[in-house]
Amino acid sequence: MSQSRPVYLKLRDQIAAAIIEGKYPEGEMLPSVRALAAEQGANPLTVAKAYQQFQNDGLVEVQRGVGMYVVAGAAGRLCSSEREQFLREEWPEIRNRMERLGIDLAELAGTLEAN
Amino acid sequence: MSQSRPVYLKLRDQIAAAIIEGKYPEGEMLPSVRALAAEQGANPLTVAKAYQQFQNDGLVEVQRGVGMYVVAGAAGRLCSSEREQFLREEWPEIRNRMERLGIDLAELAGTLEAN
DNA sequence: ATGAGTGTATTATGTCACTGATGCACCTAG
DNA sequence: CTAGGTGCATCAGTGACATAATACACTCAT
Repeated sequence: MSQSRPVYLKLRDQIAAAIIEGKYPEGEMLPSVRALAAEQGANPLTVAKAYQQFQNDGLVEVQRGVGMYVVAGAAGRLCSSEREQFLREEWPEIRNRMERLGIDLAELAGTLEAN
Repeated sequence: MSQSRPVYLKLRDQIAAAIIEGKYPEGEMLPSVRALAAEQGANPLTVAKAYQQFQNDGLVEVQRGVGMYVVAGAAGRLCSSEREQFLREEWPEIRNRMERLGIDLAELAGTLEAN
């Protein structure tokens, strides 16, 4: 009940953000499943499950016995696909909910600057 | 994978939207657990679990042997609480994600009209 | 009183996602 | 070849979720 969202999905989002922001540069090796697991206090298998999402999409390249590397263009492709998914699937629901709750876009505009 | 969100939470959201939109007017009786279960193809106990969220918050009044009634001011209170929750918990994450993906508020403004 | 309609409590069962521990296959450095 | 690092496959445990079958307490129209 405490953690509504699965850990491996949280890790996936976190890694995706890191790739897009260039924290894990293209061509570089990702942290090993054991290393990231120790850092995040999770199980290596849980980290591996998060990594698998990316190798299924061809965003990371696996070299068995060596490590997983970010392929060239991964950040761009990842950003594009997530952007499209957001606009197509998530935003409509958010928009409906805002409409129902009487929240205006202008009301949210100010928060964009308040970083 | 098909049902990422529990059924009783989906029902809860659906009922909350119906109350806010006035589909279930204040003072009126909610559909019985058996009736809504039959309509939604769910188990009566699952519907009861969804209803219980509302009686815990004092938004519906239970008359044993009769039914559950929407209390006066339920729509307003529900709208306020959900609005506050949205602004406090959900919007910051959405904002961060939009920033990372390079999505501008102006880009979304047009979709508000396209109902 | 009776019966049909409410919500609710109890117990049991099956499914599935999540997580974890262990061991294996692979590569590289020495 | 050996040692230590990879990723990965297998098996199992845990808990939430949904469903089910009853049974009960209550109210209201009849």
